Parts: sequence; C-alpha cells; structure tokens
Amino acid sequence: MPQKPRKRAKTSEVGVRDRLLDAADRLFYREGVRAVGIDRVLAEADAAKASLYQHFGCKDQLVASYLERRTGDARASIEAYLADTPPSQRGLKFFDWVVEWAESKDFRGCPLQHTVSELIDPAHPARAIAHGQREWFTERFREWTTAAGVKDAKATARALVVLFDGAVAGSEVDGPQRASDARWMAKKLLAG
Amino acid sequence: MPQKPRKRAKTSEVGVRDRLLDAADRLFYREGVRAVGIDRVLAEADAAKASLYQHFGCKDQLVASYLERRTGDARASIEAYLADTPPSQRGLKFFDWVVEWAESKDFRGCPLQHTVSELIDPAHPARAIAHGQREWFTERFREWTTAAGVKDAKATARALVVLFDGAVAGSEVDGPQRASDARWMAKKLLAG
DNA sequence: TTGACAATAGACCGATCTGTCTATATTGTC
DNA sequence: GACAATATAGACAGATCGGTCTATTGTCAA
Repeated sequence: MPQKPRKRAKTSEVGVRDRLLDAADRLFYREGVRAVGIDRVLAEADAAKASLYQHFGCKDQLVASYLERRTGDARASIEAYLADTPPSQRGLKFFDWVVEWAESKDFRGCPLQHTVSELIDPAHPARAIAHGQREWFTERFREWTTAAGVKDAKATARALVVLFDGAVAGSEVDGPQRASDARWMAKKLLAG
Repeated sequence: MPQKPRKRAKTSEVGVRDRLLDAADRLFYREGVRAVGIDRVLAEADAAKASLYQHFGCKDQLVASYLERRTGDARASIEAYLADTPPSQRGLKFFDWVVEWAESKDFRGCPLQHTVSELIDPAHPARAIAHGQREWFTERFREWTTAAGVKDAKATARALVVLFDGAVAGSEVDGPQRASDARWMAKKLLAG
C-alpha cells in the first residue's frame, strides 16, 4: 500500500520542519539572515542538522522558505484586518494596520527589504519571493485607490507604495511615529 | 621640535587611511558590512592588515568611519545641489536630487538603513552616526517646509521624511520609478 | 519481530572570519 | 648614516561558517 498519510507525532506535537521555520523566522527577522548561522537556528529549534538539510537542502532555501511563510502570513493578516472595511476605505485602513505593526514589540522593519539588501545575488531564491510580494502589494494598492474613486488612481497607488515603504523603513530607525506620519499623508492623498 | 605636519607621500599620492576608506565604502555599500570581510577590504585598498588596525582599531570602527564619510559627503552634495535654489523651493528640488541618486548606476539603497538593520547592537558606533544624519535630515526638512510657507510645516516635514525613506527603499527593489513617485507626491504636498 | 522511515547527536571538513603578532621595507628628519 | 615613524607581507590563533557524514534512537505498519 503505497504511502499512506503517515501520521506525524514523535515526542513533540509540532513537526520538525515547522519548528525550524519558527526558529528561522524569529532569528532571521530579528538579527538578519547573515548574522544568524545554521547552528543558532538548530539550537533555537531544538533540531538536528540533518533535519534541516533534509527539509530545505541548503541555508539559502531556508531563507527563501522563511520569507515565503512571512509574506503569506502578512497577506492573510492584512486581508483579515480589512475584511470588515468597505473597499473604498481600505487604502486608509491599511495604514492603520501598518501603524499597529510598527508599534508591535517585535517590529524590526521590513523582512523583504532586509533580505534583499543582504543577499545581492540576483538569482537567490529569496528574491523571487520578495518580488512576488511586491507585486501583490502593488495590485492591492491599485484596487484600493480605484475603489476609493480618486482621480489618477494609478499614480496614487504608486504613491501609497512609497508611503508604505517609508513608513516601515522610517519606523525601524525613528520609531512608530513614522508610520503615523505616513497614515496622515495617505489620508490627504485618498481624500482628493 | 615636536611634531611638524609631517608630509605624507610614500609611493602613492593618497594615504593608506583614505585608500582603506575608499575600499570600505565601495564594498560595504555594494555588498553590506557583514558580507564583506577585512581581507576583502585590504585587497581592494592594496593595504596591510596592520595599517587597518592602526588607523581604525577594529572593524566596527571602520564601519562607523565609512558611514561618517558617506553621510558627510551626502550633506555636502545636497547643499551644493540646492545652493542655487530659493529656499521656498528647496523641499521639492531635494527630490530631484533623490531621483538622480536613485537613477545613478551604483545606487543600492540607503547605507544608513542597511547598516542599522545589519548591526542590531544599540551601542554600535555606527548607530550614533546614523542617528546624527537622521537628525540633520529632519532639521533640513523643517527648514524647507517652513520656507515653502505650507501650513502645518512640522507635519509636512515629517511626511517628507517618510517620502524620502520610501523613495530610497522602494527604488532599491523596484527601480528609480519609486523616487519619481515620491517626487510627485512631494510636489502635491508642498503646493498646498 | 522486523523493516522502513524520520529524527537526533555530533564528529568532521575546508573555508572564512576578526584580530594579534613578528619581521621587513620605505620614508623624511636630524 | 642613524633614527623614528609608517608602511607592507604574511604567519598564526581561535572562533564560526555552511555542509557532509556516520551512528543511533524512536515510531509506525506489516
């Protein structure tokens, strides 16, 4: 009988792959992907080195998987946050989400920006993830500005991307005030 | 006779300290301060290891000195760029400078943002440099918005900081279009 | 019980990292 | 020429890096 689902249990209730991703997420986001070595991830995940290479093949792929899950979770979080907001007001409401993120205890800036700036190889698998997330953002901003009925919706959407990047990058060095500043301007922009 | 200026000549016409800083600037900015090791800097500068530690003491100090010179040069470049522009229009003109920077061949994003995100130690000497440059920017924006005569000059100045950060961070991943987008919004903001 | 599979533990490899050290060469001043 | 200062060249140390490997343990299904 070929390959039943094969239950996963072991001593812990969560699989080693998820533990590795959890550990990588915490450490890579907090300290950067170059500053954190494999051994640190293994210790944090309480896992064996062979498990990491069995599931991810190499560190670069672990980095890409870390980013992939981060961005997926972010999309889900944003969509849930905006679900009860009418489409015409989602553009502004999104910046409430950004403010909350910037004010959260573990906020450390944008994981995409950090990773792209640390890994200059244009063929690195993490770059494709980052690119995909950027496109998703661009598309959402287009939707929101169109729904808001502003004139020049495309240019406004591009401007909101700039505001978002500025909010996140600025909050990392100056504190969450920058996110509020971005929201202030987004409100102006979406009013007209 | 204690300590005459003591001419510096040697085989090359530029001192080893400047050669080290030039090499560090190129490599650190292009690839990041963690990705580039001491040996790479020494080879690029054609200098000896003892010279580096004689002049800078440790790598962290070299990083701080690299940032210090970068930011000093940036200030001079900006001030020269704006010298012929009347104060009331400097806020917008500044974003022309940003666009030109983002379009330049070697543009790789903001060295301050990169370094701060790579070195999480709050006591790292490079952080003080970054903080100083951020304050300088904030002060200039305050001047420019005040001179432009916009109402709510302080809030507008903070918004321009966000636009600047977004222009630079966005241009790094999406290309210089983001800097133009930021300029577009700055124009709107400074018009009213 | 047995065998397949997934996980752990950790030795090991070669490379690279920051930093220290000794030894030598070059330079300008006396 | 002698001296002090500054530079170079490079061995060396101790730690860490990513990655491979062997050996062992624990779990489940037949």
